[in-house]
Amino acid sequence: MSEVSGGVLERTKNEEAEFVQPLVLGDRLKQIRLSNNLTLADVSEMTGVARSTLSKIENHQLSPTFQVVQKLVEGLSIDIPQLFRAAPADAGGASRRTWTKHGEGTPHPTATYEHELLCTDLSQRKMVPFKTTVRAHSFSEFGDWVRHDGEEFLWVLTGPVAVYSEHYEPLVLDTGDCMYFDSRMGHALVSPGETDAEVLWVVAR
Amino acid sequence: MSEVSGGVLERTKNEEAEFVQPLVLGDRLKQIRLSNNLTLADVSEMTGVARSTLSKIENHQLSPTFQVVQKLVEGLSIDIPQLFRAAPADAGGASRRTWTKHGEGTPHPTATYEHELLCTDLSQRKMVPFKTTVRAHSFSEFGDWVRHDGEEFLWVLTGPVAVYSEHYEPLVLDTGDCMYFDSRMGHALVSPGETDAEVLWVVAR
DNA sequence: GTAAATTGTTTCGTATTGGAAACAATTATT
DNA sequence: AATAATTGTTTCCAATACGAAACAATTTAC
Repeated sequence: MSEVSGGVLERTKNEEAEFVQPLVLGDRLKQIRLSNNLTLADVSEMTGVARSTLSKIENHQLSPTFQVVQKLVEGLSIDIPQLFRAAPADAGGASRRTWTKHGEGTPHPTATYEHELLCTDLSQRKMVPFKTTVRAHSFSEFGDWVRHDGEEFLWVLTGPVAVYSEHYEPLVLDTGDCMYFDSRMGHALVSPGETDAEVLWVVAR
Repeated sequence: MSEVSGGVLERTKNEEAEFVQPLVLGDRLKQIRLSNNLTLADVSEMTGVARSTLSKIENHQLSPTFQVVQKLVEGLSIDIPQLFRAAPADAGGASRRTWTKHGEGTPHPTATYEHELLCTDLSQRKMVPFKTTVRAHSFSEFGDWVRHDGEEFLWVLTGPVAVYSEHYEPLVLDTGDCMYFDSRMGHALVSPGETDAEVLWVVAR
């Protein structure tokens, strides 16, 4: 093995081609079909896959070609994860939801930003969303790069916003623009305009 | 056609087997393989798929069986969406940052939503952001709950939006409100007002 | 520089898929 | 009830996927 550079893939070995879910696909297809009151003929017409083939798939009598899977996904206008994840059952009591009304987040001011933390009353989240008012009006107001693990997505609610980041030229985003970047790369926001800028910010760990 | 109950699937017709992305899969596989410094032999060992087959897939000389796709997904320990996401092109730069200007995302229509995928030219993201126009104007337009792994955050750009979710009462959010919830819990958005609603949506796996 | 090893590609034979059509099993229609 | 339509299943065969092995094209070893 040519040195797997500590990347994404070093985990598995797959001792012996044990299938992930040999059945799920057919079951899922049937489930989707029935829950929409479709016949095999309907699905056949929508997807261009023969009735017979569909039948065999649903009954686990064959492993469809990727082409066929594509036709199904396209023709039924469903997305791939939806087709593969077993979607039955009750989600096992994983019912978690919360919301924050406009302006009612938790204030969290820093030297250069005015954060409003959102949806904080749900713990153990994969993402941390907040709305931020950018007070800084020049890059020199920053001491050093902000840098941490994770990834960030931001959407400009009120622009313009200048994005400074390591290894890159500054970039100016305006209202409705958005950006995604690796948080380990040093970054900072500046409001080049007259007024303070506002961005919606989501950080994933 | 046995009355498609105005459900999820009435959109497409797929006149003639026009492929969705005949290339993407092979390209994506190669990309993943190379970015991890793996040889075809490595991947073959990890997945149990023959070198020759892998070569053909990468060169678009065949459409692999679903079984093979499963072996790839399992053996390389990547997830399905990741495998199907379009190759990252040039990105907004060399490595880990990209942006999307207002309205220039990738359209992805479904029966009830009009998604605009954002920042797609960065692969292997922890989050998938998109802007969505909610077309559905009644809950009955949905065939079944949307349900998948992960968590979601959404911010209402243009309200009102009614959020339906399993185990809960419907909740109406207005412009500037936001919400966070577990994606395994069935969910659906409806635009109760006259016009279509718009939300900014971020999904984390 | 030559040999050996490693890499990706290409044959080629076998096994499997996938569609047309025949079949069986229900459901509608008269 | 008999007939026709509609549904899902099964045959059959052409088309195609898949793997073993041969083949090139590099790279590494000596």
